[in-house]
Amino acid sequence: MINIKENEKLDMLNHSCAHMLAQAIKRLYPNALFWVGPSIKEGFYYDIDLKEEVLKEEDLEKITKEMKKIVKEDKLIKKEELSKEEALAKFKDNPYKIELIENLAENESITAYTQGEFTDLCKGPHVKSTKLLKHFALLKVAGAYYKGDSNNKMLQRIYGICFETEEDLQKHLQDLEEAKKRDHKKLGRELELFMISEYGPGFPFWLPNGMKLRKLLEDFWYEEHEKEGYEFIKTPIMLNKDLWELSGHWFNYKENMYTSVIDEKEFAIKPMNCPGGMLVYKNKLHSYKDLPIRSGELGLVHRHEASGALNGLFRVRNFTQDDAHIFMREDQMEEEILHLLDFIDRIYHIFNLPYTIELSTRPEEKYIGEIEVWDKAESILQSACHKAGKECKINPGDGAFYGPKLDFHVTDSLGREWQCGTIQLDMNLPERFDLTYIDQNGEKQRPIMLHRVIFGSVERFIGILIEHFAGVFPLWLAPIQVNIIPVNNEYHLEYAKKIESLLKEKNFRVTLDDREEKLSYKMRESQVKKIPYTLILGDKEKEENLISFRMHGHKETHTIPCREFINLLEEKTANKEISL
RNA sequence: GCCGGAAUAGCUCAAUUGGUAGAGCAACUGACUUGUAAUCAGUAGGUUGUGGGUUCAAGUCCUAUUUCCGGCACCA
Repeated sequence: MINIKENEKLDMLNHSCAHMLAQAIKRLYPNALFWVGPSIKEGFYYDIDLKEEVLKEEDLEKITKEMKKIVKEDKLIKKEELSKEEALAKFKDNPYKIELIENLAENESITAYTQGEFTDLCKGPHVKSTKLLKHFALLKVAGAYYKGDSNNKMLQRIYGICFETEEDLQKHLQDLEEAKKRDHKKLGRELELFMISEYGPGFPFWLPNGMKLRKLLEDFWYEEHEKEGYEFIKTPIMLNKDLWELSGHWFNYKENMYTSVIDEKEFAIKPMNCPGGMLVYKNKLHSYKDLPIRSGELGLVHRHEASGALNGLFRVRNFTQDDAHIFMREDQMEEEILHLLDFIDRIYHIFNLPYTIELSTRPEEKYIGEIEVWDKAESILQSACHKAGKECKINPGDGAFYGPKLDFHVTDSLGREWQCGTIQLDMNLPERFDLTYIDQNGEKQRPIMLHRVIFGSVERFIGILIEHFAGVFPLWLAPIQVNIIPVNNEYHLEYAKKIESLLKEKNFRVTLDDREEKLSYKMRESQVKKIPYTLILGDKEKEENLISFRMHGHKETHTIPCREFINLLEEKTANKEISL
């Protein structure tokens, strides 16, 4: 997908198209009041107050028609500078624009753009004429809070996109279609990976195939962390409320926590793993020589997410964080973060997921600890990034309440971005839990602590992988790696079984399709199930101890000695190769 | 949570203005014995998400509710 923010021309095109949308709306709905209509990363939108009217998806058609008319009318788009008084007079009928004007800084110039009968308050720039806005599409209608604040009323928002050429537009629409085909909710059902019952909204069930995939991913996670010097723990899902008060979660996160009463004492189900991790750290005395301690936990957390936020595996109410808490001395901080940046880089590379990093700083209101401590933590994260040669965008005020963080946004094969990893420096919790280690002088010192995840949530990461790979997983992750089809059960089943057990001995995940069906019927099913390798075994193969295989999505068949095939699989698996 | 839409067989979808709920695939049974994406025939499968209501009659209209989808807000 094309990121229009990187392209000023497209940015302008989309911004102008937003105006043209407003013009069409004004013609069709004379009472409409307009708020703002910017170009965004992917297209544009306009927020509109339609009073009594309610826009529906099917109305987009007639609005599109009207817009096409405006394109044909070839309206010149003219800029005009206004004084504040002139502007207030011009937009006197629209309280939204009045508010915008009132809020402009004294020295800021006020400009309006006019195309035919329609004038909009706008900084610009815009294209010269509406005839340049030919290749657009309106995509969806939605609700959006006025000023993005959920305390305000909702306006109606129309999303659209505009391109320079018809080819670009069609390409974009095709990309959207492709994304639909890859939808992990659809593939999750078709490939029998997971399900969500209406008895448990936001609480996914893992089906046998999904469970295989999940276990492979988790085993991989343990192995890689083992290599990086991590130790592993598992902390309880439910803990006494007193702990959550101590950690600060009760004050800061209560609305999202599930609670229960046990023996008349209040308990809460963990929404995060850290307090449990703190208790494990405190379970014994630590020497400065022991640090850093890297303590990993695939921890199941529960959060009461708003019902409207739920979305397949992308947003659920219970999920497994691939969490780790790292406890270290102050002098180890930078090295440890550099080490982590390197580790994360290696992991994403295996999934062929490029990424960008953002530094989120102290929130305006909800935070614990001292400002100076925050500032210091933020600068360490930033400098580590620079030393690692990574760019790092600042995201002001978006930190967790307990510390600043580096967020990792991966880009999938369709160019969509997902926030996965995060490194959160926490100079607050160690204080609250009074964590210590003994330094070389025998004195107690406060360790520095860091939370981090790489997948983010195992559930969501799997959702991303499903869409990223379009359900065709790399060999090492595929729930079923090889499907064997004997040409004729009567003559070839025995040989097929022999190959099956040979592969199983090597720990490959194999199925043998011995149903009494046509080869082409079974081949189709093997392809539909997106199994990486389908073997066809008949006379030719049996006589010379060969196997013939076809890779998912490929038409041709390769015939090679059995030994060679096993070597091929072993190599691809060991290297975690993505291509089949 | 908010705005809008949707919910019919395991899946994908039909069902004129309210008038006997159907099809394909999947499942099951049988025949066919097959060399690379669907062999043929038959059988079974439903209180149309749930609860109320209007009506002689409701999948269809009204109402409440649940869940899902597209967004917003929130967020891993």
